[in-house]
Amino acid sequence: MQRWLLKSEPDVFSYDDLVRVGAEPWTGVRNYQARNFMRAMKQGDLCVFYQSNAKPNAAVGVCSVLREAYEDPTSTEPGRWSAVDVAPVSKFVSLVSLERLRDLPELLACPLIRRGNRLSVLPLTNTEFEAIVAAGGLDPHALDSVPMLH
DNA sequence: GCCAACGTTGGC
DNA sequence: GCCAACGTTGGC
Repeated sequence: MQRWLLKSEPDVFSYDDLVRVGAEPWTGVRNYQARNFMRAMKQGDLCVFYQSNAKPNAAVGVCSVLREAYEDPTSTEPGRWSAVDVAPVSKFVSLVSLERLRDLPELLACPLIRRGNRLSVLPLTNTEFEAIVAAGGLDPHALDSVPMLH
């Protein structure tokens, strides 16, 4: 199973919003690389939910891919952009700030912590995913067996 | 609010 | 196909 990271600005849509609504179309991505990653997502894939332009910028929980890529309903250009649906899995016990993410040795190669990284959807290795989830106070392997708790 | 880092667009 | 101008993202 592939792991991913999704960025969102909490002023626009936060993890708590996702918990509130239960499922959400992930629309509006207008970057080809990010779009291609979304098209590669499989139902049940787990994603770290990262909040940018936030106080603090931080990974805050885990969500899963509920519905694989389909035409982005917010796009006026047919066939060009894609959306997926995501659902909350579990909020972190404690958020993992960007500052702490930078301190995780497992993330040294992850584009997330590079200044100027503008990718809003990016793949994570298992090692990266587990390091972030563990730093958030969850057991990464418990997520495997119970993909839809919350 | 500033600005660095990029991706995209469009003129040539 | 190059590249300058422009727009956007996102950390600070």
